[in-house]
Amino acid sequence: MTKEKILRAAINQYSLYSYHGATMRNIAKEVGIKPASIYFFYKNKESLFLDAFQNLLKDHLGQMKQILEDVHDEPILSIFEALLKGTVNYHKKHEAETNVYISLVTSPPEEIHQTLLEHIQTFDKWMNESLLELIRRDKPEIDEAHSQKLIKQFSVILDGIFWEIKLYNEQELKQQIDEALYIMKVLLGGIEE
Amino acid sequence: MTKEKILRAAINQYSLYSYHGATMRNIAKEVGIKPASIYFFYKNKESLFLDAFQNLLKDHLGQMKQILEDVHDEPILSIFEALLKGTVNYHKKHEAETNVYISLVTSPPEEIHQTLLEHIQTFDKWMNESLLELIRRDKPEIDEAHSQKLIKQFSVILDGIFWEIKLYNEQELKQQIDEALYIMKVLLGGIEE
Amino acid sequence: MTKEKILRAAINQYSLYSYHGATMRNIAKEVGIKPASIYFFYKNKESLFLDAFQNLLKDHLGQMKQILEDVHDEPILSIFEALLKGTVNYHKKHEAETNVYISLVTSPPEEIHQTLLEHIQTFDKWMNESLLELIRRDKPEIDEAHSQKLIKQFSVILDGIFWEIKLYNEQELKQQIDEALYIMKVLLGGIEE
Amino acid sequence: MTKEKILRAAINQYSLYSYHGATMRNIAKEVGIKPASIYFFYKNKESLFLDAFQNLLKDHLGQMKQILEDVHDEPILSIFEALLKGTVNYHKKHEAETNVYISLVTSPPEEIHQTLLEHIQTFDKWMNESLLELIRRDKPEIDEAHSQKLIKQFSVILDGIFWEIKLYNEQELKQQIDEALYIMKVLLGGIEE
DNA sequence: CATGAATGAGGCTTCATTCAT
DNA sequence: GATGAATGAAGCCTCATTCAT
Repeated sequence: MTKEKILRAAINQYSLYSYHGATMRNIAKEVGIKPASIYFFYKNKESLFLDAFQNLLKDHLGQMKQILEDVHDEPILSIFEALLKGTVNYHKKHEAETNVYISLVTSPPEEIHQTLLEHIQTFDKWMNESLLELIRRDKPEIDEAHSQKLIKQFSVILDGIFWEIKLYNEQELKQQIDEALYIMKVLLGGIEE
Repeated sequence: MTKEKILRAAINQYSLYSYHGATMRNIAKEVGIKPASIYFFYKNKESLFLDAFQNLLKDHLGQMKQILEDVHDEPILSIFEALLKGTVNYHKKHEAETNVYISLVTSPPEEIHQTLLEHIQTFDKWMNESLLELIRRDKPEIDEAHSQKLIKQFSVILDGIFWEIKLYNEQELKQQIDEALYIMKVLLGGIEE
Repeated sequence: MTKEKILRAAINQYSLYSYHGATMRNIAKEVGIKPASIYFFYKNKESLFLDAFQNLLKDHLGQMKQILEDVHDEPILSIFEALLKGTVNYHKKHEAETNVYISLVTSPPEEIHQTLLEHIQTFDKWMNESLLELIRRDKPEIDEAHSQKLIKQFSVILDGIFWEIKLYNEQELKQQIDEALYIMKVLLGGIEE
Repeated sequence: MTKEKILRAAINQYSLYSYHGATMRNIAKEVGIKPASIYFFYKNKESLFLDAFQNLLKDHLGQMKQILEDVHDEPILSIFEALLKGTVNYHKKHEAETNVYISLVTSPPEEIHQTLLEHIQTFDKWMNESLLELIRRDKPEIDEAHSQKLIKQFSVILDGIFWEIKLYNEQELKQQIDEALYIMKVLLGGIEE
């Protein structure tokens, strides 16, 4: 559908050139229509990008939830692994979206600022609650305070891997993920130092 | 000096609005001059930003080296701590520069791509070599393979903290740094699990 | 009927924003249809407005004739009064049409120029002949030359009142009409100075 | 000066095609510059026309005052004559301005509405006070109530002649002015009916 | 050093219009 | 009768840039 194609092209152009560099002309060209046609679907550039951003954030949250759901019944270490690898997979497959997300976090346009904050909060809360429960289920011997610490540690590592997607090539990244998993194993007490 | 003010304004505008959104007019306004005056110092917009980017990367490398130099003689854990906290300090103090750096990494303009890759390589190589030597000096019992692993693990954590600068407020960030340091302590074998 | 609604909306939009500001979109919105639907009734914007203008002029002439017919048998002063008040009434009730008429007179679009000139001539001729006869019938003692003068004088006054519709509020306008009638009375010799 | 030329061209284009039909392109073409250059002098189309309208109203008031000043010492009938003929002269010489003025009165753009009302009030008040004094000076036997009536009557006639500038050709207009003056003479009691 | 004045190119957007449904 | 979807042309405006002063 044209409207969705426009949305995708908008995200792609934004990821390459940011808001002011993502021109209606180039978006239209990418879709294969004329610039004027965009205005049949979107009131203006701003509303197009607002819609694009909201879609983006919604998709991202959905994907992460999907990943967790898929490994819901496995041991906690597998869950950490799935989250790490799932995150990498998702962002590798959605480079444009990822770049847009990063750009939104670093220099949020005024209009999306609030939505973005809410998204981050929702995401954090969801991940925290999910992991808390999963740790408790898999390792009942770990008390909540300790669980909270573990989750924070995992988030540092997940964020590290996330950022390194942009820094390393595939092979290097794999090694980094291995190290990340190793760290989690250690932190879970599975490895004698 | 006017030329430096222009450079700073360029970085600031770029950090807020990216290349196409950073207009000569707004840069001039921020400096307190007229757009035409910028052309006395720079041939055109592109050369202005090339200069700005190169400055930026040079400064960043210099800062990191400085941090390491300041704690050069301390034990390795203190060095990890200094690098983590130094990184956070630097980026908190240079928000605009950090945003530009992130933007360059995610969507590098064609003209800066090569320079950026070289910078990242230089930076990685320098950090790798430095840490390798410092670990050997402080913990001679750790063999090089293990050291390499440790450095990779630290880089995941450093990158995680780096990205979390953008995600968390000051207090939350402090906790994350504490967890990061805790992890490094564990990895260095200093803590019985 | 839709076609008439379109005509009315066209006149209204034209009265507010003139030809270039009267957009097919706004006309359609005022009617409650989509712009494309207008083209079922009218070939294009120009033909729509040509029709609208012609309707407008025809209506105006018809109204004036009606006014005169209604007081046809009364004395000449009553006829002057009826014309003055009828003109004011008509234009107060048809503000949009009046504004369009004024705009056509001051800056006639090329396509309507001829039609407009003919209308004005027809109107003038009709009024002149009508008044000439009515004066002769009511005041046979006035010779034709004098009648012609009286008619010219009345036309100055009628035009003055017409323009003042746009300048004064209702109360002020009433006073002006009274003065206008007073003048006509004097000119008809009915008042000793 | 370029800025003044722009103002004149703006008035001219507005008089021909109204606000939406007066394009920056055509204004620029009339001045002999490129559209972009207008923006060096005016922030946007709206501010250009605001300035143009304000100039227009100021000039008109100034001209009328000048006319009165020039015949200040003559008898009242000569003053009426000067005002009538001066008004006609001015508007014949400034057709564009006159058309704009008429258009502003009939369909005032929101932004100028207030300014316009103030102008009309100022003009009315000035003319009323001026004529009141001049009548008293020239015809001390006329009491103020009568003077007020006379002024109202004159204003009907002046407005009539003003509107007829747009309706009649030069020769016809001259006759209408003669009739107007005749009426004023009668009203001043100078002619036995 | 600095800027007033100017402009070609291109940005976003609206316009009148078409045409298949 | 009506409209969803599309578009070429044109509208307003900003951009980077130039150049004389």
